[in-house]
Amino acid sequence: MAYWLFKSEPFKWSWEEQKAEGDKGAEWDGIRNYQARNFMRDMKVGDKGFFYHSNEGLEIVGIIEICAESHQDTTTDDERWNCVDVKAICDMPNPVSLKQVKAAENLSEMSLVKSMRLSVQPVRDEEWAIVCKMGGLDPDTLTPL
DNA sequence: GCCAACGTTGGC
DNA sequence: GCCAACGTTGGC
Repeated sequence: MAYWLFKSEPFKWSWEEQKAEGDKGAEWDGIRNYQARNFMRDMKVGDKGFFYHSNEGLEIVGIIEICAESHQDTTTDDERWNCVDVKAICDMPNPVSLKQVKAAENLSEMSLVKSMRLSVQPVRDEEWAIVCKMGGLDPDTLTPL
């Protein structure tokens, strides 16, 4: 299973809105960047991801799961653009801020730090575990520590 | 609101 | 295929 990180500006698509979609999930649409799209094409149902609030909040607020593989982005007819569907799994008991990620020595290679502008990005297994623990979650069971 | 980083576009 | 111009993202 692979891990990912999804950025969203809370005033466009917030964690609260994502949670309101429940288990049916929602399209992660509107991505118009090839790199981000390619990562979505690599995603498999069951992969997990962090939900990050950019611009405002600047923190990882929850965990999502891929619930539909890459398909046409319904917000455009342009066949170049695909997206996956994601559903909310749980809150981060303690949201992990960008500041904390930057301050953590063992997270200095994270895309969140290195590829600031990439809105969909891969997360390494070890990074997943570190961030989960920082947020108060067991990385395997995704239950509060 | 500013501005640096960086992806995309289009002329040559 | 290069590169300047331009637009967008996102932290501060």
